[in-house]
Amino acid sequence: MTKAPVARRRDREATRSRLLAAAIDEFARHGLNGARGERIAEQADSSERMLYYYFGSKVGVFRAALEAVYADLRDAERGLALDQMPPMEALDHFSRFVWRYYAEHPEFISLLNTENLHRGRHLRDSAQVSELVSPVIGMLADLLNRGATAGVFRDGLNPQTIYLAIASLGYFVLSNRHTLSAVLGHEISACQQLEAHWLECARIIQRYVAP
Amino acid sequence: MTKAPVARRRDREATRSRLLAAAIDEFARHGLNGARGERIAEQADSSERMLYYYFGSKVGVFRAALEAVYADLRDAERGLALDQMPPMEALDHFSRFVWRYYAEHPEFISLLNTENLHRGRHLRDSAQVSELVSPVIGMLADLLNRGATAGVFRDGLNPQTIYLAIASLGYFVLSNRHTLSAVLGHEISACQQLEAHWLECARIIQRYVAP
Amino acid sequence: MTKAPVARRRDREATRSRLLAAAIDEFARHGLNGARGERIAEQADSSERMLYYYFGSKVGVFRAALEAVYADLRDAERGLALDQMPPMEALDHFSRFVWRYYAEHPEFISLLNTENLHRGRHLRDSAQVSELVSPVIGMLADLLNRGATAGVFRDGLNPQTIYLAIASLGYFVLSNRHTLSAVLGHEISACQQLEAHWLECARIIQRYVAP
Amino acid sequence: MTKAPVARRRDREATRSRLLAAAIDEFARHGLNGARGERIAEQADSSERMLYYYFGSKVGVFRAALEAVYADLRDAERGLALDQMPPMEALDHFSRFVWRYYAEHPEFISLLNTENLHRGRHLRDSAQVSELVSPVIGMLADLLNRGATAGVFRDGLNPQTIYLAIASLGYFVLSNRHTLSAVLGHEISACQQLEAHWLECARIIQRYVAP
DNA sequence: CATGAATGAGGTTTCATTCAT
DNA sequence: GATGAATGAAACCTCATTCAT
Repeated sequence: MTKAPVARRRDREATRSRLLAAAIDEFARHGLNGARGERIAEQADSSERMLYYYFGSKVGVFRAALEAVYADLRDAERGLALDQMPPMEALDHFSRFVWRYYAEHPEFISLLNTENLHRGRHLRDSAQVSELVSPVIGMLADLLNRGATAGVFRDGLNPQTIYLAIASLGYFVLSNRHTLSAVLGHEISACQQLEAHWLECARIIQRYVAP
Repeated sequence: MTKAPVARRRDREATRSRLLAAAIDEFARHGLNGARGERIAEQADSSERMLYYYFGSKVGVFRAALEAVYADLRDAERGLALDQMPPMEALDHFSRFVWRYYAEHPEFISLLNTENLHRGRHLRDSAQVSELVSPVIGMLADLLNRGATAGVFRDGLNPQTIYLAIASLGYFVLSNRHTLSAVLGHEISACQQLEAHWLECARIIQRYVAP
Repeated sequence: MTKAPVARRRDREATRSRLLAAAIDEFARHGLNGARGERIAEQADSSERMLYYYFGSKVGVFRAALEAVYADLRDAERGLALDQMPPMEALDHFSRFVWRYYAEHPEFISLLNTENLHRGRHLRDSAQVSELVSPVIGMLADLLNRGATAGVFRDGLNPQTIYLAIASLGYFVLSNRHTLSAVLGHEISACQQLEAHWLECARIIQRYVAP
Repeated sequence: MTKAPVARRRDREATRSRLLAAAIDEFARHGLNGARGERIAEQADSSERMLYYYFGSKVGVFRAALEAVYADLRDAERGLALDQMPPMEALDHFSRFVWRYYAEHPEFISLLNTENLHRGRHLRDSAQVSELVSPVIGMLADLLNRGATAGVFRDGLNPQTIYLAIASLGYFVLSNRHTLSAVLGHEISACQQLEAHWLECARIIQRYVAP
């Protein structure tokens, strides 16, 4: 009358990942303190008890959620193939990738903000921080070298600065979409407006790297 | 051994403003859900009861705190006198003002993030949103015109884009200081590093507006 | 600059009676525990402080309200002139008076119910209970004698029984109007229905007293 | 010196019903606003927390208590077997049943009064109102027909009127026992007095239905 | 392994009242 | 005498978690 071990195993993983997905959503919507185990359990069609069973504590769930969204970003970044394109085009492509990723993953932005509210303590406790270090700084460094050699970029550009600039320009308007729309009186995060904004942001980057 | 709020004079404004200052600090440290009325009362050397007497509810305190930090920014912005300086210098001055304001007012960044987590609902319920609209977009528009006329800026620049770019570049590294330091392995928000970063950000803006 | 004593005196009485009227309404709507001093003060266009000033405590206000509604009933009862009418007509008139009084003074019913919930303790503490003793039992006794002598009523009727029966028949449907309408599926307390009900109740009384 | 709810077995129904019984008692004694969760928990030898676990909120507990007392009445009414007795005897039996039920269930009267103070809102929110509709009106209708056919009752009597009259006569003196004893100067709700009163009330009904 | 029942501790909020001019 | 400011105590309710089978 007991289920076959294999099916159980699958169920186990399936339940865990449904809980994790629900947790990411819940933490993104309500922050760490506002999140409710009850809602996570319900959305995952499981029970609160299981949440503790798999993750130990609320903070444990949050840590897992945070690691998961970082891992997803890293995986997406790994898919970039900047070295196949002309330098300026590659830089544009990279910027677009970052911005679109933020736009399509509001849960990433929200979890990061929440983690910063908590002074990064969960990230610190997390597995290997080294695992989080993204490959993109290296990729950008290569790209900048290639562009400089080709004469389309200035010399002496710092890949970290470029990365921070690109991230900043994409992050700010999405992270602060609600207060900005109250203060500016219109939605900068609306699809059309966003596209126009990105176009101009791309220009900011281009002019910065141009010789 | 004596209780703290003993001989408090019946000074409505003083009590209220001590509570408000303590609330801003508490919400900035812990977010809306993580904030504790008890801690606010204690820090303000008053009682939790007074918090409700003046602000009605926890959300009421948060709304007041949010309005206060916006009002402070607006007041500081009013003190800017960009029209007295050469255009490019004025633009630099403006950028520096914004960035330094963010650096010196981490509570502003935190409250804004918290308000965005809550989808801007408290700002919406707040008195006049129009009161929040800052004068800086107008000031920047004037400055861009002046600079274009003088030939130091390009024509057709959008003041909102410039404002968003400046704000973005300053906000991101401070708001995400803890996750960035975990991921990058060093503190970009440290004083020296920040100065270097701002120098480069100023360059990004300069190159963007240059003809 | 001070007001004339006479005007003050008037104000004083006016404020007190506005507070009392508001209190009767509030206690009738919400009971003793549900009533709020704040709402009483607001409805009386005065302050909560004045409520304590005039009545000492919440229970003091309730006692005053209870005394007031009893006094109003007694005054109304005093206006009855049953001895001017033929006995059966007078009995009908009396029943109608009681029923209409209940219908027109829902606050009386509600305050009585509240006082009974509290086991009559406020009435006990109240001034002279003797002042509450209504003249109607005596009036009814006279009427029953007159009717018996005239041969239109039976001998040996107890005035208290008659009074309780009349009061019961009028009180129940009004006091329980909300639960009755939920259980019976229609509003017995609606004007038309009430009139029909009273007609039948009058008949109950008539048949009871008939020889 | 040991805490009370120590070795309680995990018996869902037992705990729930102890809480419900305690709640009925507490609400009957103090009304909705005057009732204290702490006292309910203590009387049920459980914890306040469990009250919320099973009923969600104070209003939820009240609703459950109200439903329970109605269900008890309905169950008792179902036990009546009026069709086995001669009509007039059956009517007397029914009246006595109602009056005795009220006398033996003061909590029923008190909860009903409380619910009426709150305008019947909890009954409205309650499960099926239809479930509350008692079978007695139908039983009375049958009885009246039987009596009319047998010639011991008048024709054209309305069962609802009879029901309301019986209920009124029983309810009033019990619901208002405390104010009545203050006003009349003696306890009508004392056992002997009550018996005498009921005897006379039975006569009122008999004379009303007699041909 | 899995799960429904249970709960201590503490959070937000309200109440009736008093203080101090 | 009249009033705005203040408040201790306790109410209702929630949170994250553990118990016990």
